[in-house]
Amino acid sequence: MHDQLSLTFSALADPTRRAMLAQLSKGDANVSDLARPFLKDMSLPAVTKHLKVLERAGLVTKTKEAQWRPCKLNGAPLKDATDWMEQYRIFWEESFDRLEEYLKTVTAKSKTKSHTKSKGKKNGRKK
Amino acid sequence: MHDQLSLTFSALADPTRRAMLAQLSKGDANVSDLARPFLKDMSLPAVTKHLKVLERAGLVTKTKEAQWRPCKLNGAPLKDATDWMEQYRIFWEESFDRLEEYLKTVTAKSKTKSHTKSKGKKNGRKK
DNA sequence: TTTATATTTAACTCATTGGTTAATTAACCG
DNA sequence: CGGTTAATTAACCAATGAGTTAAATATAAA
Repeated sequence: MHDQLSLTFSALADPTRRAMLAQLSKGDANVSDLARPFLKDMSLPAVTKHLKVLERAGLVTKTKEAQWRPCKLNGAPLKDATDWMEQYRIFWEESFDRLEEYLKTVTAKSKTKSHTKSKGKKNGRKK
Repeated sequence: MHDQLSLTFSALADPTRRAMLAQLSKGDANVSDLARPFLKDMSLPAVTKHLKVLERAGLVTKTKEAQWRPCKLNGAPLKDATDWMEQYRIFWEESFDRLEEYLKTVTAKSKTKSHTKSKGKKNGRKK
């Protein structure tokens, strides 16, 4: 998929790429600097490819400096990603379990909609 | 890759799956409820597969209720993902541009290390 | 016991990903 | 110019991802 959020998340879905971002967070670096920690595990072209994924996602910008290609971390896409995640914060916060139970009983009483779960006989809201 | 963070991010790197999470955030739902909005675009087995990706990432838990499979959103993995992103917050916050400029001039003056970029003739920290 | 509903599994296709090695481009340096 | 360093491109390959249709399984209901 081509939407920005998908590009961002899939760029982040690789430990090598996350490590590259971590390195860039400590300062700009050109490609071979950036590659150095990984050259035991993979070739330079592999690093170039990872870098290209990060660029496509807008997480890294590469400029020109003689034969070097200084890279810079760009955090903007991460903001959109965290913004998206924020809407789920309630689902991982401490109080959630109790809150959820509360909401479930409330909706069960007020409406007859019964949100799927109910233990016993009830269908899952068919048609 | 098999680490949890990669599993989480790659599960999120698809708009269909994000939409499913959005739906689940409004309440538990069984598979066909969850599939309904997507059946114009894809088959039911496709949905099952997406769901399995979300389960593998721990974002959804599926239980048994007669022939139905009620699904529930589990936010825990999202917490780890946002925690990871938090460390980059400074890279997308307003003040960053000025701060970065400041840091750059500081390091350029104190040390002779020259963080790669400098416009003119300078190599990118070689060896 | 048959039938209907809900969901999964199997088997297959096609595109993308992540890696490789070898060759190529680009810029500097003596 | 010729050599060296930095980085990319090309051509290839195996594994994975996202989808399909058809068949199988599980439970309820008539």
